[in-house]
Parts: sequence; structure tokens; C-alpha cells
Amino acid sequence: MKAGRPRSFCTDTVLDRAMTVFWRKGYEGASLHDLTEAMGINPPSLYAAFGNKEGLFRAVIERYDARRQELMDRVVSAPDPRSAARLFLEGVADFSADTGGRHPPGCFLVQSGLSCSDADIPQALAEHRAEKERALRGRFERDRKEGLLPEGANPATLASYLVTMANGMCIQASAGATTKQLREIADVALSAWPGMPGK
Amino acid sequence: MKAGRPRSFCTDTVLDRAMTVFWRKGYEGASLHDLTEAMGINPPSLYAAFGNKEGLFRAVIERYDARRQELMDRVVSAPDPRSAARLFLEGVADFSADTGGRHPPGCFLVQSGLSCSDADIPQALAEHRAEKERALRGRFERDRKEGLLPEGANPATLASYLVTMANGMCIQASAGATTKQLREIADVALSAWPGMPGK
DNA sequence: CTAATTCTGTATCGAACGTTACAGATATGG
DNA sequence: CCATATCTGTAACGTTCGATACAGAATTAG
Repeated sequence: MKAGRPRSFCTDTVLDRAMTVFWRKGYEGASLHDLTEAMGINPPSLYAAFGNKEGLFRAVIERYDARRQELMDRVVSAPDPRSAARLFLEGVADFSADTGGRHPPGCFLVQSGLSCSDADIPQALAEHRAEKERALRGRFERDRKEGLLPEGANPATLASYLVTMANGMCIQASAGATTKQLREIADVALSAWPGMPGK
Repeated sequence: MKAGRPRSFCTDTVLDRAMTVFWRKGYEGASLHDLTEAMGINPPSLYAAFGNKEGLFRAVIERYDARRQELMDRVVSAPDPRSAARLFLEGVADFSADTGGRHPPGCFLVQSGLSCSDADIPQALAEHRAEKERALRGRFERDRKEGLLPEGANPATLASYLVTMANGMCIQASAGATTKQLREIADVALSAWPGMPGK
């Protein structure tokens, strides 16, 4: 075991608290004072653990991704593409509006820094959003090879359609939309899903 | 005519330049230095004309709305609801990705301040986005009374669906999506549009 | 027990923030 | 042509920003 005074805080716990601040105020709106106060630690501890504000932010992104991975796993392993699409959009409708008061409504990857003085932040968020789109596209490409999607369907476009819808739903949620309203929107969106002929 | 030294700048011109800065860097990421430099004026001129940073931002929102009003007018006065939906989404696909280099891709009302230290900013933007949703809903409510939409169609949900899609498309555009890609997404979205029986 | 190591709290750093005081410039009204 | 009014540029205001220097506390290694 390594020497030295042990860390007095749990990394995941302080990341969760920092997430809430970045989420509500945005990357630039979240001051170090806001962050350290919410995390319950002092600046030197923060800098020792995460390097700087951007390092903390990137650690929060990873933590957020880990939280959302469970939904993506369920989506990718759904029995058929239509179920995958439904699980995805209904999952987004649920977590983005029904937060249990633990964080703001919406999606961290959408709200915390779409535009920023430092362009690295929007780019980092965009890459993590694109990762979800790739996961969906990979799933739908396999589906089409297996004949679960019609010949004319474009897996990339379908994946893009779903994440576009999801991101839009998160914006609606951030402005106060309820889970019920989001589910109605998701229902309309899913009625666009290509059906297999004869099914 | 009123006395005093005349203003040396055109209000609309400097608002357009401020819009670009707020759009690219966000409300909090845009410093007064960034703004005055882009606008070509000095701080006292800015404060005399717009009060403060938030006043300037709200003036920019109005200017942005005026720019977008033409599209909304065309959408609301389209011959039938399906055409309105198509005009709306294709219009968004066009202006959000094809900017002519004059401003960042996407939508000002989405990118410039979803999350903010001062919660008034996200709220002001949300209200202006909601205004578009109301215009669409009003249009679709009239359509349903006139029998241009099926009985089961919910005008509020359809309007919400369209702005959700539009906002999502703007996020895709801000991350680099092309007009072509956005139009393909819009095509999928429009295939969800309710058809009149027998048409 | 001592030396070495790592974390913690206090207190503060220079830089950048939004904002404004002030004096000079430029117009109109009489 | 003078008084009044408004705008302009310079220069600076107090505050807050992200980030650290430093000394003391708490641990392990030997």
C-alpha cells in the first residue's frame, strides 16, 4: 500500500456532485467555488485529483457515460430493431424528465456545454454523443444483414434519426416537458419506424 | 430631431456581430471583450445602447427571431399540415447546416445558453422556442377543425414532435451534420406524419 | 520512532470578468 | 455662437475567476 495521508473523499461521490453543478450551470457557468462547495472538498484536493477544471469535467463525462451504459446495453441487445428503437426513446423519455430530484432534467451531454469559450468542451461532448449513435448504427447494420430491417432502410440514417430525436427530447425535458409528454412524442417518432413487409 | 452626438454604429449590424459571438461561445463564454471587439464598439457604447450584457443578449434574441420569422410565416401559411411539417423540417435542415459562414451551424435559441449560471438565460431561450411550438400547434388545431388532420391526431403532440425534431437536428448540425444528412433525417421524421384516410 | 510521502485547509495569487467615471468630441435648439 | 445633450474612447473600478504556495495533519516504510 502506498504511503501518505489517505484521501478523505470518495471519487465517484464528488464526481456525482460536480455533475449536478456542471449540468445545471454549464461548464463555464460552474465556478470552482460552486464545484468545491457542492463536492465538499477544497480546491487543492480537486486539483490534485483531477488536474484542473477541464480534467474534472472530463472525469464527470466518463462517470455520466457509465451511468447511461446500462440503457445502451439493453437497447443494443433488444430482440429486434423496432424494440431497440422503442427501448431507446422510452428510456430517454424516462430518465430525462424523471430525475428523482438528484439532477436537472435533460441530458448532461447536451446541456453542459453546447457552446463554450473553449471549443474542446463542445467537441468532447459531441464525441460522446456520437459514440451512442455509432452503437445504434452498428446494431442496425447487423439487423439489416440478418434481414430484420427492409432493404431500403439506411442503418446510419435510422441511428441518426433516433439520437436526433433523443437530443431534442432532452431539450424539451430541460424546458419542463413531463415524461408523459415525452412518451407521446416518442410514440409519434416510433410510428416512422420502417416495418418489414408482411409483418 | 433630438440633440447630441449621433450614434456611430448601426444597431442591427452590431447585433448580428454579437449574435455570432454568443452563438459560438455561449452566453457566459462570450466576454465583454469578445463582444465589443466583434461589434467594433467600446463598452460605454454597448451599455448605453443595451443596458448590460443580458440586455444585449435579449436584443440579439429578438433580432434572431426576426430573422427566423420568414420561415415560420411560410410554414404557418402552407396549404396543408403535411406541407407545413415538411417546410418546417426542411427549412431547419437548410439554415442550421448551411450557414454561409456567417454564423455557427445550429440554432441560436438552442446553443447559446441551455445551461447557465443565471437561470434567466435558459428560461428566456426556452420561451422563445416555445413560441414556435405554439405557432405550429395553432396551425394544426385549425387544420383539425377543418378536417385536414385525422380525428385521432393531437395537434399539441404533433407540434411538439416537430420542434423536438428541429432542436435535435440543430444539435446534430452543431456537431457537423450536413444539410444532406439532416434532410435524410427529416425524411424519416416526416414518414411519421399522420395521413388522412383515403388520401 | 523516524523519515518519507500524500493529502488537507487557509490564504492568496495574477488575470480576466462585467461595469462605469470621466473628459473630450459632435450633434441639435435657440 | 453658445448652451445643452448624447455619444465616444481611455482608463480604471471592485469582484470573481481558475489555480497554487505553504504549512500542518495523517498515513506507510523501515
